[in-house]
Amino acid sequence: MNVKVTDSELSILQVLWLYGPSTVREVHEIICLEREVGYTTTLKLMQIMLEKGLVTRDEAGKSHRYTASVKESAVQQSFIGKMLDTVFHGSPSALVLQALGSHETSPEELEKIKALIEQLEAQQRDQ
Amino acid sequence: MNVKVTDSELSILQVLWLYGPSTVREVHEIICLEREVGYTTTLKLMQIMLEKGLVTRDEAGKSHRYTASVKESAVQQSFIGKMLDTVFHGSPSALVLQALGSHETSPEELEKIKALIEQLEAQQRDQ
DNA sequence: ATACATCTACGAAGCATTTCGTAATTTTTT
DNA sequence: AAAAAATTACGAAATGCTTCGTAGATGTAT
Repeated sequence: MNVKVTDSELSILQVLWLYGPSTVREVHEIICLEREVGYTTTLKLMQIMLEKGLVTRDEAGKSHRYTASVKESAVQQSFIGKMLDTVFHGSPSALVLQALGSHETSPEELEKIKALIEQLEAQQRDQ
Repeated sequence: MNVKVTDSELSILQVLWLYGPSTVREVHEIICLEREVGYTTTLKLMQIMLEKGLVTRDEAGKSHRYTASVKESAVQQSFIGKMLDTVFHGSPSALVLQALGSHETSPEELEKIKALIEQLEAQQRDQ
């Protein structure tokens, strides 16, 4: 249920989510744009992620091609769930208030959120 | 700016935020309600937190009395900021949509959030 | 004052994550 | 086919967090 992902595993998943199935080399190139790191480090991490079931790989062809086996939204939810438990006393609204109150949010984004709230309220009325 | 706090440091801060300035013994009692752990473990953690500046302590009297030196809201913000960077592509609305979409939120809480959004929109108009 | 309990300081072991070097294998180039 | 380049597997060191045992200091009770 709850997907556990370390920081560096997350940065690899980010690449896989964004670019789709990729080789170690490809993932490594992207990660190196932000942070100096050895090739075998990325390789080893991806091998560990394979053991843990966070990714799968296709071994046909010259180099292995890795695919994320967890959805980004599942990881997002898992992170939110943990934050709710550990720093927001289980209150989603407290989390939302902090998120909106302290980080710049564009008018368009505010509209999107308002729309979602209307929708949730409509759902609650229907039940 | 960005407060870094580990999991066990967080559980200690939780106690200090909730109960106010406390001794190691007091913090330890509370933590043990949830999780078996040695007294000196809690002690050591709080000493490390002192070095890091996460807490201060009053050394008068029989046992030291520790006080959180970071505000809960600062830690909350720091956590949200990290999540925004690492799993929500910097989009607060994406975070909010996930939080509201996947966790039960009462009508009252939805109202509070709506009120905040109105307020933010008013602010944006004024500028 | 002596014994007992409590508290602090601190070193070090245990654990998970991250890092990389080396060796073996496979692919590509000459 | 031999040399060079790229890839994989894997062991182990480095790091950071957590845990606890031991020793010494401080306070409390007999």
